[in-house]
Order: sequence, then structure tokens, then C-alpha cells
Amino acid sequence: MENSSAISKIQDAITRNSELFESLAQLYKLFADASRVKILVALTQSEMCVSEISEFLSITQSAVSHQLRILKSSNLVKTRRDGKNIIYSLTDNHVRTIIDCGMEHITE
Amino acid sequence: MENSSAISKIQDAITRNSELFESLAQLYKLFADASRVKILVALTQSEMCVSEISEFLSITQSAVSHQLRILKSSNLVKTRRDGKNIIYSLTDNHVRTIIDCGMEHITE
DNA sequence: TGAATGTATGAACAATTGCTCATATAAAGG
DNA sequence: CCTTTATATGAGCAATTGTTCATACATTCA
Repeated sequence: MENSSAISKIQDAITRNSELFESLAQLYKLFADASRVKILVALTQSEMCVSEISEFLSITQSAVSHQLRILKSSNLVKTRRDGKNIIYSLTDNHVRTIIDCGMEHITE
Repeated sequence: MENSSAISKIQDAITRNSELFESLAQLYKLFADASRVKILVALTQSEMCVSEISEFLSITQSAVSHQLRILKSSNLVKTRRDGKNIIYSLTDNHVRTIIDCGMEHITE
């Protein structure tokens, strides 16, 4: 197949910014699991500690911790300690925006 | 741990809308792969046939077809035939919006 | 200080995913 | 028709993922 010039420009642009799109996929991967989405949605409403999250997702504390570690190392959430609890909250408003954006597609 | 009433309301809301968040995760899963993201980004610029896409992603025609099938069965893209080619294009503008939304987080 | 509570972590395992290879289908053009 | 070209599809495989289980760590409180 021969390339039209318009399309080969698009292809160039995508090839040049390859790592950017890898990062983008990496970001979406964080939202690509129901447990994580639910955690993130919950945190858009209020900060929460691990056991609170663990309680309403029907998954173990361990599973929640594993997921939170992923979200934290990706800087979507941050933590602070409050006595025996570790309180998780969203790092910024991007999460909210991204979730809203996906929601609009679902509930069309 | 005892639930504050505010948090238990959030938990109720999330539990009630469980399937909604499953769908949301399912949607993001479509964007959670670099090849698919690149395909989708390319299609925001122009409709394309399989071999054009296959050319600039360094993956085989077969792999592209597999990915396109996923995107099509999820209604993110649609097809039409033009002679020997199958031309793929975005179903609507949601894809564009979702990608832009993620981009803003990446390029902050 | 020692027990209790809340959280983190590593290993192991099943499930899912994205690719390749081989092959099928389908339209085009001699 | 029969070959060529474009695309689709199924099986198989390696890599990744999300969970559980067992256990470690850390802070509180008696």
C-alpha cells in the first residue's frame, strides 16, 4: 500500500511521540481495573484509610494494599498517617477529571 | 474499624453502582495498551485502512487486526469497505475527549 | 514492655492479555 | 475462473496482572 502524504505525517507524529503514548497507555492501565476505579472514585468523595476501603470492596486488606501501592507509586494518591491508620487521598484533581470523562462515554 | 456516616454513604453509592464502575474499567482497558492508543490517536487524525496502521506500528497485520476487532466490538471504531481495503474510523468524538483528558495529566 | 491493631510485602497461582504463526475469507483484476 | 491483495480468525505461547496466604512491620495502648 502507498501512503498518502497526509497519513504519513500522522504516522511520523505518532512514531516520534511513541514514548508519550506508552505513558498514556500506562496511565489508563491504572483505571483499567474495577477495584482500582472504585478506590479512586471513593477517594474523589473523601480521604479514607485502608480498612475502610477494604470493607466495601469485597476484597481483602492485602489486595487493597497492593492496589494502593500501585496507585501511590504512580502518584495518583498520597498518604498521611493518623494514629494507627494510613489515610489515602487523591494527589490532585486529574483523577476526578479522567473518571468524569470516561463516565460521559458510558452514560451517553 | 467503625464507619463514619459520610463514608458509609460513599460506600453504599459505590456498591450500588458496582456494574457501572466495571464498565468504566472495561472502557479504560481499551486505552490501556500502547498499540491501541496509537491506533486510536491516529484515527483521531484520519480514517485509515489496516495496512496503513500496520505499517507505522511496528507490528504485524495480524496483530493490528486483532486489536481493531477489540476496538470495533467495543464500538470505539467502525468500518466501511473501499475496494480491497477496510477503512477504520472513530465511531464518535468520545475517544478524542478521553485521550485529550489523559494527555493533560501526562503533560502537566 | 507486650499484646493488639492497622498496614505492607513477598511468594505463588490462576486468569487475562497481546503477540505470532498458519490459515481462512473475500473482493479485485487480469 | 484463478491469482493476487487485503483483512480476519483460531490456536498456542509468553508475559503480565490481580488475588490470596502467610508473615513482617509499625504504632498504639494497657
